[in-house]
Amino acid sequence: MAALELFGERGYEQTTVAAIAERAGVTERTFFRYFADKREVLFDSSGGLQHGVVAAIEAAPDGLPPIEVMARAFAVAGDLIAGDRAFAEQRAAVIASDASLQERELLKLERLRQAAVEALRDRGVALPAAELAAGAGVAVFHVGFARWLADDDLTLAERIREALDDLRHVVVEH
Amino acid sequence: MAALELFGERGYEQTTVAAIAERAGVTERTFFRYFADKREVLFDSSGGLQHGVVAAIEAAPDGLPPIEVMARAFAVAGDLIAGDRAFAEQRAAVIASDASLQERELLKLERLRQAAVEALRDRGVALPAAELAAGAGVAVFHVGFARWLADDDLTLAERIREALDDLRHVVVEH
DNA sequence: GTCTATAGTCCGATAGAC
DNA sequence: GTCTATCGGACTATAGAC
Repeated sequence: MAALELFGERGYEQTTVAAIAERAGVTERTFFRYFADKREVLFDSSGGLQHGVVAAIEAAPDGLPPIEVMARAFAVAGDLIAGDRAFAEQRAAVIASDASLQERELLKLERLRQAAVEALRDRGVALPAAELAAGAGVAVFHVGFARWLADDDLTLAERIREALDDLRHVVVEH
Repeated sequence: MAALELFGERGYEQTTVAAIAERAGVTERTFFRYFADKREVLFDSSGGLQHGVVAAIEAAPDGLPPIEVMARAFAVAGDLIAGDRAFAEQRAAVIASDASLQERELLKLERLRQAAVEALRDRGVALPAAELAAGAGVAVFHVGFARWLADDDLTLAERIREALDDLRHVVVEH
């Protein structure tokens, strides 16, 4: 993608929308037709990730504890991302360099959490449990994803499982 | 505060920085000296909340499990907010009305989480545990705060404790 | 305190697909 | 003809530079 190249060359802030549009061979106006704003080029505008997570929650077997449902959902979602590791690394580096991009990423995760709460409730999970399970699931995914990017000795799915085990140890009373 | 009044009257997006500055009796330029951007007027620019959380983590007795340290820290932080409930309600309503304000709030919580990780590590907590404990603590604070705003039968501290108990039930294996 | 660049919106015009 | 995608230009507000 033209935008990611330019962000790598000049940095995110120093790259104007006009420059991105020019490299992509369209006008500024057309850029804004495809992306609501400049930040959105780095995120999955189609909502494919969210859709995959919701579908996985719906498809999980009845009676599975909510936190296990979440673990499966994020393992599935991870496969959507893990396929293109080089892209994920470049993208993560750019996001780490700019606070407004971090804001957008956090908002996407929050929307993912909200969608997960809805999907769990549709399975009959009560509200407090659904909220906390979705919150824990997203946090575990976030931590697991960061670890996988930093060190790929394990797969993304394994990193997510590892983070969930860590959370269990931390939260359990001693 | 002038900004909160105007946001309530016209809505956040429809309120220009010029209008806020005018009502406050200063120039636009002065506004941007005090606040990095328009959104920042609704957040604690002085970092008092973060400072309080870090201080509470440092002050916790030795040997306390990390998640209990976090619970205490957020009970303390909550007291800083809970004092002015009417303000908290107005502020929450404005933030709920605008996506860019939600982004900023999530970033503040993420910075709080990062500061908590550092403070836990300074106490000698290992990295995976520190990250997950801080993450769980912030999530529990977020959920507890939302519940307290929606229904004040219980105090904020009680709501936070309640959310932590819910998290334990959700995460524990059945 | 002024001056300017950039993000993002609105309206209308144009060109190609079917 | 209609529908959709692109474009052009003017416009406002934020935010940073001088």
